[in-house]
This record gives sequence, structure tokens and C-alpha cells, in this order.
Amino acid sequence: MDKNGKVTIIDVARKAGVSKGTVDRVVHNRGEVSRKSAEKVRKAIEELQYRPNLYASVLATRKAHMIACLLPIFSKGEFWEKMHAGFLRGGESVSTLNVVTQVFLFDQYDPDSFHAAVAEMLASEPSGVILQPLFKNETLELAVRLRELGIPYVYVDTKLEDPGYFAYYGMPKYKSGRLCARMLTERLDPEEVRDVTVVRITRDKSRRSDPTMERRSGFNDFMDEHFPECRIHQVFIDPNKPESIPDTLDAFAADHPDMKMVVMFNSRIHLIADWLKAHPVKGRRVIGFDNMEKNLEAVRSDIVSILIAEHVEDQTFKAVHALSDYILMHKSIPMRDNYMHMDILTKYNLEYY
Amino acid sequence: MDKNGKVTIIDVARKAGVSKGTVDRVVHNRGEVSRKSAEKVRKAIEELQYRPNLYASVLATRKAHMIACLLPIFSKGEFWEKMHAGFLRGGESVSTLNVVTQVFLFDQYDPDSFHAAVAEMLASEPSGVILQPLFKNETLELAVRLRELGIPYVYVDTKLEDPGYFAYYGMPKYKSGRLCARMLTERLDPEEVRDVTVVRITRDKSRRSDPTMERRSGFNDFMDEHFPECRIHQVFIDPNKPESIPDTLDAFAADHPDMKMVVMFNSRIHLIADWLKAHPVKGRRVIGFDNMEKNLEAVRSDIVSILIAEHVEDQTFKAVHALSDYILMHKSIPMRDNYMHMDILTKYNLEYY
DNA sequence: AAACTTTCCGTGAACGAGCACGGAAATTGC
DNA sequence: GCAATTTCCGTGCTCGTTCACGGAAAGTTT
Repeated sequence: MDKNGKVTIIDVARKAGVSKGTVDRVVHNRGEVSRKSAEKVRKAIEELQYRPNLYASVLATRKAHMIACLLPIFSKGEFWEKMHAGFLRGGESVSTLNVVTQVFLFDQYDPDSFHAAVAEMLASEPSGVILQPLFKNETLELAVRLRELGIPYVYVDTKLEDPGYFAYYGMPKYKSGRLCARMLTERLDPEEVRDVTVVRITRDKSRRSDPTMERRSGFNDFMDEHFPECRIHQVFIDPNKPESIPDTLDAFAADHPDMKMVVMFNSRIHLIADWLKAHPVKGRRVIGFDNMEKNLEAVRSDIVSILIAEHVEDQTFKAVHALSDYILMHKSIPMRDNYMHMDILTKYNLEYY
Repeated sequence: MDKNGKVTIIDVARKAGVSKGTVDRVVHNRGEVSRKSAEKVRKAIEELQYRPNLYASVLATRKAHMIACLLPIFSKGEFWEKMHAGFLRGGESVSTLNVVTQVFLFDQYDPDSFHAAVAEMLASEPSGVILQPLFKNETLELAVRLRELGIPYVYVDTKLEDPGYFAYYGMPKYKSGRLCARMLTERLDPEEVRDVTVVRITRDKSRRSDPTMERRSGFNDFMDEHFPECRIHQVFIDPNKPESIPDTLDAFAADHPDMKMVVMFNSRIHLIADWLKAHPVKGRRVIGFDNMEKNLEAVRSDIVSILIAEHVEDQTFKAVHALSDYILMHKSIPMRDNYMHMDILTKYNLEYY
């Protein structure tokens, strides 16, 4: 024991009657130790409550570990930008631990490019991986592969039904849908809640996972329970053809003149902000998700009433840390599923956000 | 440079044409270096962008640093408990860096006990200190002392007019008062906002700082600007005699039967929850501060409409980290004043908090 | 039982920084 | 100009791990 009462590898070695080399081998179980001495060492570690000194360890390790993050190519102001920022920030803060981070980008509309990114990532032998499962099946395949290779991976924002992930950081999606319904209908009587418009984004349903699905069920369940009479209408817009959005909405509005309640479950409520502004309805309530700058702007100018926001940046940040802790210290995190808290943003609290 | 491209002290020494001992001396400016070589070393450090390796440094340093926190004695459920929790959590997370934390408790109603705690703290030679300035003058004296000793200190929750603090973590108090007024009057017309009751806590004004003062000015300013006709009444209750609270409020209510808007600026709105419950008023709005469990309970049972909450725990946590970074790596934090974000809690979003 | 394998384990040189020690160089005193 | 200080600086051990190397011990083959 040193003067701070810390137990060192030498203490363990002495206690177990072996050398520090042997202790090191069992700590990192890389074999070449007889069953008998391994047992003695483990016993000594247990009794002395030995924990390797992270700093000595980092210092002595030659190899730098790499944490990879698979991300769709994004442009400024998009949801993914925040994930990316959190990843960078996390990478910075673990860089002193000899852990480096690397992003692998792919085209979110092209599975082949996803495969390419995966191949490139695996080739660079990451020690940990961060995933946001855009392509459901492809991601599941990757998960299997990572498990075979013994590489821990964590889901951020959305998780899949998959037994082997190391951790998950995100908001409770289903609950966020319920919360959305509750905020939308707050202080309203059933007769005031007759029609709700859900604006959705058209996408190729074949391959991609639908991250808004859970949110929609939460929303629908709440509405069923509390406002069973309410009709939920859907409009589909195409984000790739922004110029077509007004027409789509015009057409819809022709049939449903009274759009008093409007909801979007993804991060792009700002796409319809202009149209809403041009077609005001007194007392309309509009709820969207995620604190993208464009969305905040829509709240400030009173087009969107409420945004339900998660802290994506914190999520990836924490994911990086969890992985680095695990890689470096074999430390499992206390919680596998980390549901992080949601913010309700209105124009009243926005300026303090 | 090692294989990871990191610049080491040896690189600097070579470049400056001195030995690593000399470089080390200038890095920690502990003298015994000629002006000439010091200059060469500084230049080399600058050019090579040398940053000492934290881990090698921690490993080599014998001394364990101590971060102290001055806190009033608290009981379960109190505001201070959260500060304490954040401090512990922060302490845990820096303990691997050979940094230990220690709490020094005092009686918040007894300046002598504060002095005793300060003396004890200084005697144990802390490398950094965390303060919540309950006693204003005493804290300012301490601040002077700490500056003389070259010990960095950070304010949490409340800060004083004092040039020398290292950092501050808290919510913008003045703004929080404005926010309170805004939420209280949201969607109301001036004629609906005639009388507001502010419940305050009696205290010895002589020595203690009044942490709610700024909040009150924010509140008052907002009301002046938007509802100049509104009368703001004050009731004073004594937290040390909870049994007297009902009488005090009864007496007040006799003169002001229509208590439709009630506000408290400290964390103890729960003290008047029972009375409010027993004296319901239709459409009453009650706003308090801080997410103490008892306050949350009052929100759940619909007695308190809104709580404005800061993340005290995060504040102390970050304070510990900022200090440890500074102590260990001479790293100044980017922001001296860190205004952290406020949450608006209603019974609608509480369950997701 | 000698010659080979295989298994197992101890040794010692890094890693990068901190700091005590002692001695060289510069300065001062007389 | 020599001794005594003072200033300045290099050397080398240390912190707790990691890991390559090489050799002892045990097991196998002929």
C-alpha cells in the first residue's frame, strides 16, 4: 500500500506469492497462467480490493483505443449535428486517456453506403462503437458482428430489440409521445379536442426503422384514453421536395379547414413553420420535438407552441464516456438503459435555455 | 513526440536546450531558473503546444489535493442536501485523480460556528473551496483570505460582489424572478392581476445575505413593467415556528380575502402547502422555487401550480470538476459565470422529470 | 533418459512527469 | 584573485502499469 492507502499490483503479487507480471496477466485475462495461481491471484485481488490505477495504466499502454461513431451525413442545423457535437466533445474529454474517436459517415438514404461505412469502421478495429439505428436490419446485422468480435456498442437516441447492447442513452420515446398529447390537450375539455393533425414525413418504409413509431403510439394511447372522440388526421410531406410542402398542406387544409392542433413527431417541425405562419388560426396549438435552432426560432415567433426536447448532445457525450470507462477499466455502467430527462420549451422559458 | 503525436517534456527540453528538470520548474513556476532559459522554455512550450500529461503528473505527484465545501448542517429533503449530493458525486468522479473532497458543516444561524468551520477548513489546507454565501460579510472576509493564500474558490447557487472568485455556477437569479412573474401572469389580462401575495421568511437581517433579493427585484420589475396597477402584498412567516404559520396566514387572509396569486421566492413553498390546501380558491396560481421532494408533492396534488427549478446538484458537481481541472492542470475554465438552465415544472411534465 | 514441446512465470525496461540532491557556474565579499 | 555565497540546472530515482523476452518447470515423444 502506498501512503494514500491505495493497493498496488505489487501488494497483490506479494499476497498471492507470484510476480506482478502474473497478476497483470490475470487482471487482463490474457492467459498463460496456471489455474492454480490464477485462483490465488483472484483471491488476493478480492481480499485486498485491488483496483488498477487508471493513470499508470494509461501511461503504460502503448495502444490508443478508438471509439467509432456511425452517423449519417448531415448539414448544419440538422438533428445529427448535435449528436456529432456531443461525440466530438466526448472525444475531446477522453483524448487525455489515450482514447481517440472517429466518425464514419454514410448516406442515410443509401444502404450500400451504410455497408461501406461499416466495413471501413470494422477495418479500423474500434474498441467501442456508438450507433443510432437508422437502418434497422443492417444495424442488427452489425450488432451481431460486433458481439462476435467482442466490441461493445451503445445505442443513442433510439434502440433496437437486441439483447447484446452495452448501453442505451435516450429519452423514453413512448412517454414522450404521451407527454406531447398531454401538453397538446392541457386544460382543454373534450369538446375542444375534436381533430388533431399529425404531419408526417414520407419515407421509404422498406428498410429504414421508423424512430417516431413509439412516440406515435404513446400519443395515440393517451388520446384514446382521454379523448376517445378525437379524430387523428395524417398528412404526409416530402422533406426532399420542400417546394411541394405548401401544396400538400393546402390540399389537406381544403378538407380540414380547422387545423387547431398540429403535431409532428420528428425534429423537423420547422419545415411547416412558414405555411403555418401564412395560415394562422386563433388559439392554435402546435407541438414539435427537438431543440434545433430552426425549431427554437419557430417557438420564439409564436408559430410553434411547445417543443419537447431531449439532450442529444449529452447523450452521445455520456455514451463516449461509458465506452471509454468500460474499455479502459472494464467498468460496467450502473444502468444499461439510461432514460434522460425531457425539456418542455415554450417561448416563456426559451430565453433561459 | 511519442507515437501518438503527443509532445512530452523531453521534446520541450531538447528544443529549448535545457533539461527536463528546468522545463518542469518553469511549468510550475517554482523559480530557480534564469530569466534567459525560462524564456527559451516558454517559447518552446508555445511552439510545440506542449501540455503536460495529466496522468503521468498525477502518478508522479505524491500529494493528494483536497477540495473543501462549506455547507450548513441540513436535514433530509432540504435544499442543501442536493448541493451536498452533487459535491459527493463530483468527489467520487475526481477521486481517481488523487483529489479528495471534504465537507465542512456549520450552523446557518450561528456565525461563530461558521467561523469555526472556516478555521477548520483552512487548517486542513484545501487546494480549492466551494462556497454558498449564506453569511455575506463573513464570506467576503473568507474570500479575501483565500485570495491571499492563492486558493481558488467558486460560488455555487448564489454569488457575491467580489472580484476574485474563480467561477460561479447557478441560475440567473434576476431572470428567474422575471420568469416567475411571467408564468404567474401568463395569459391573464391586467384586470385579472390586481393583487399578488408574496410569502417571505422572517430572518435576522443583520448578518445574513438575502439570496431571494435579486429574485424579488426581477419579479417586481416585471410586474411594474407589465402590470403597474397590481399591488404586491407581503406576509412574513417564521420557519422555526411552523405551528405559527397557519395563524399568520389566517390573519393576513382576513385582510386580503382574495389570495388568487401566491408566490414564494425561496425553496420552501411546501411550508404553506397545507394552509393553501385548507383554504382553496378557484383558479388560484401558486408559484415556488426548487425541486425539493416536498415541493414536487405539492405540485402533484395541485396545490402549487408551477415550480421553477435549477439543477443545484449539477452546479456543485461542475464546480468540483472546474476546481480539480484548475488545480491539476492549471486549466482555467472557459466561462467564469455559468448560468445554468431553469426548468419549469408543472404537474403535467413532472412525471417525466 | 535425452531431446523437444508446451505451459507458465519472473524480470526489467518503458510510459511522462515530479522532485530531491548535489554540483557547476556565476556572483559577491574582502 | 581566492574563498564564500548564491543562483541555476542536470541527473536519476520514483509513481503503478504494461508487455516483450527469455528461461525454468512440467509434460511429451522416441
